[in-house]
Amino acid sequence: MPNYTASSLKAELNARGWRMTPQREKILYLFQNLPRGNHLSAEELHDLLEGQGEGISLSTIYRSVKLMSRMGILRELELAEGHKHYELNQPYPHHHHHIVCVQCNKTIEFNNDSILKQSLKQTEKEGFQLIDCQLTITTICPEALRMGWPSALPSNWSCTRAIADKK
Amino acid sequence: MPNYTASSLKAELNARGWRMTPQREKILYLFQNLPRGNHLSAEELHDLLEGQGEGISLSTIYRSVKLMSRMGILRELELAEGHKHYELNQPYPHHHHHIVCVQCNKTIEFNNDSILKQSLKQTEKEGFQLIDCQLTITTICPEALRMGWPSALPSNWSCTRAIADKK
DNA sequence: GAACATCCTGCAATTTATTCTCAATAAGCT
DNA sequence: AGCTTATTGAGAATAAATTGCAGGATGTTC
Ligand SMILES: [Mn+2]
Ligand SMILES: [Mn+2]
Ligand SMILES: [Zn+2]
Ligand SMILES: [Zn+2]
Repeated sequence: MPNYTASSLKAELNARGWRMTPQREKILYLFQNLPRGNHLSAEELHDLLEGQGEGISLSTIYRSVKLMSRMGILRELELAEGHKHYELNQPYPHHHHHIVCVQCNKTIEFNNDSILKQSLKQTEKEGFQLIDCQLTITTICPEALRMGWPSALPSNWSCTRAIADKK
Repeated sequence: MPNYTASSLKAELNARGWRMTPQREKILYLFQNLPRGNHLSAEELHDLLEGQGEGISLSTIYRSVKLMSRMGILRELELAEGHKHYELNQPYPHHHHHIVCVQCNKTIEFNNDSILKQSLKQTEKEGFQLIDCQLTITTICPEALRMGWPSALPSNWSCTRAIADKK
C-alpha cells in the first residue's frame, strides 16, 4: 500500500465510483499521524476527532473504517478485547504482526518480512488478491507467567496447553 | 491425532480448580468429530447439539467455548462474518491458517509449518508462552475479481460459498 | 459415602458493538 | 449550473455476547 495523500485517496475512491469527503480525509489524516503501536477502536477514533473539534458521527466512523479497511488503507485488528481496532495498513518494510496476552490484553508488535512474502505466495497461488495479512499470536505474557500462571492466578481463568508440542 | 479424552479433559480442568461437566464433554466430542474445515459459531454449535438431542443452553455454549479457547483446546476464529467461529486447536502437523474473501466470506485453509515455527521463536524471544497463532489473510476471491470488484459488483451479488481444503 | 463448599447451568434480562433507515446534503460529472 | 446519486447524521434496530440469579451438579474432605 502506498502512503496516501488526500489526492491519492480521492483518486482511488473515485476510481471505484466512490467519493472523497472531508470525513474520510480527516480519518486518514488522523491515522497517518498516530504514533506507531496505537490501535484505535471506532469509539476511540470518534472521541479523538471530537476532541480535535472534528465532529464526525459514529455511524460515519464505522462506515469509513470498514470501507478503508476493505480498500487496504486501514487494517482491522481482532485483538482480545471484544471490539475491533484499526491502524494504518503499512507496506513493507513497516508491515508488522501482533502478540497478545489473553490474560491482560497486552499487545506487542513485531516485524517479520517472510510472513507477508509467504502470504502473497499462498494467495496468488489460489488466485486471490491480497488485501492484508495478519499473524496474531495469542499468548500468556511474562508477568502472568511470573505470577504463577496458571495455578496461582486469580480465579477468572487461565490458559493451559501451548500447541507447541514439538516440531 | 493428539485428541483429548473425557478423562484428560477432566484432569486439565480439575488441575485448575474447574469441573468436568456433561456439557463440556459433549462440546469437546462434537468438535473432535467435526469434519476438517468446519468452523462453528456458538449458535451453530448450539443448534447442532440440539439436533442431536443434546440440548445445552446458549449461555453455557458461550461460556464453554471461551473457556476451552483460553485453555488452548479450541481456537477462536475471527473471520469476516461478524461473529466468532471455533474449531479444534490442533498442533503440528494439523495446524493451519486461513484465507478469507471479504466480499463473500469464502474461506480456504492452508498449511504452513514455518509460520508456527516463527511464531514460537518470536514468542519465546519475548518471554511469552504461546497458546495459538493464526495467520489470517484477507482477500478478494477470484470470483469477485471476475465480476469486476469493486465498482462493477451488483449490490447484492455474492460469491459461491465454499470451504475448500488445501494442502 | 455423606456433608460441605463452590462451581456450573439454564433462563431471562442486559449490555455493547455494529448496522440500518431515511431525509437532507454534497460530491462528481457534463 | 443542473443532474445524479453517494454520503452523512441522528436515532432506532439488530445481533452477538455477557451477566445475575436460583437451583442443581461436581469435587473434596472427613
Ligand atoms: Mn499494530
Ligand atoms: Mn480452520
Ligand atoms: Zn498478560
Ligand atoms: Zn468472494
